[in-house]
Amino acid sequence: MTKKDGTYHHGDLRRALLAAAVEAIGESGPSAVSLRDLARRAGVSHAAPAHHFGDKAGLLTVLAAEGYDRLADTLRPVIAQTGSLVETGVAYIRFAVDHRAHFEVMFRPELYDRHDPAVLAARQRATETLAAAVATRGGDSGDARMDGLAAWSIVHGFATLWLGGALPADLGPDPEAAGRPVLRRLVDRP
Amino acid sequence: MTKKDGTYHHGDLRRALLAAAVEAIGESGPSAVSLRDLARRAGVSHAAPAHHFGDKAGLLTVLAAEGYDRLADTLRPVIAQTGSLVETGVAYIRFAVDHRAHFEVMFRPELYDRHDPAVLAARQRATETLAAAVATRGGDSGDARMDGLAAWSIVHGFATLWLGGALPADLGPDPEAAGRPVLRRLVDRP
DNA sequence: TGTACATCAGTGAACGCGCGTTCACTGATGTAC
DNA sequence: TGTACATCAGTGAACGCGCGTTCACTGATGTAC
Repeated sequence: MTKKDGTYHHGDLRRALLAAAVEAIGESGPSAVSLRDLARRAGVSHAAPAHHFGDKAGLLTVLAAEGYDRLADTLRPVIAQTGSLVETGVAYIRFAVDHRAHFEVMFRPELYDRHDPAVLAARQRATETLAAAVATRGGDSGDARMDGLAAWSIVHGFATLWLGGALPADLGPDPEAAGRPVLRRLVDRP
Repeated sequence: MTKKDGTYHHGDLRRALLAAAVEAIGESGPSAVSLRDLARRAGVSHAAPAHHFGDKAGLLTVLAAEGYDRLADTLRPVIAQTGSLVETGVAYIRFAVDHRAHFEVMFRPELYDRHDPAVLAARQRATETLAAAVATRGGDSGDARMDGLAAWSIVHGFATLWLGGALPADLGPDPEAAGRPVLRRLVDRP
């Protein structure tokens, strides 16, 4: 994460700072990151981050947009290949665990600019992807909108509780395996 | 929230500081609270809070325990009076919205001492209450444990998304009314 | 009822720290000719 | 191929701020006799 020794220009400080942020957020959560710490992690002077992001909110805004984009990218092929709402939900849970830093930032909009165009566009993509997943579900249950909210809620709730360590320990270490039968309670009922 | 003028002893500074914390958390989230700010809000010298709570984690630990206790106290009568899992879930959502500060602290265990005896006891009470709510549900679905996790997930997810402002605006301002039909997707299916 | 003393709650000055922000600067890179 | 210049990325010293923590202190309260 430190820059190549001896060089003056970093090469890709912007990316390095984002990676440092992911690392730092993984250690102590999004509200604990400081630009000075990120500069330290990237091996760069403390004033450098302002160059790229202005302030902390600017950096987290980029992370949020990136997160929504990656979530959409993660879910799309699952829908295409499995056509299963349960498996899409499982992928959502996996995404939250694998990209914890992005996930935590995405759902703490008070930390970034929620009206940033890149964020809006990426969130829109993610929302449409979720809707597409709900649509794959056979059986007309009367109200696709409520179905969508229910699916999103159960999946998001499980992921959040899992990340917070609130769930019983005997569920084991694999969030996919633990989550799948839970999601089936909502989806696979006749 | 300030102490009675002229008096040296506050009267109930401990409670006043907790109330100030709830206020402060409501404004900027749990990780932004500082003991100095709470002292200011309570109209008391900045060194006073340490007297009662030691440090920030100590104060948030008290808030977390209080939160789990109040959650149990909120849900119990609903179960007793309605015997409905949906209504209990709706009460959970209402609790999250009405006691946002407590709720946010409860599910961010990295901010407090999750092994504190009072926290453990209160969380145990809340967990048992949730289990009791699931048990009220008629119809043997095969696995009460998975039913419980599914119910907790959907309710917690809805509450979390609502608090984060992630849900569509046209659901209206009332989380109970918005949440009820969503929860029914899980619970009231034949 | 009064006095002496212990305990407790809150004070306020002092300290060191990490932070964000500013600013004149310098090293590196790219482009025009 | 070489030179001049503009632009950009990152530096490092300086500043003021709010924070947590420490500590000798003082005002208030409760208890023993």
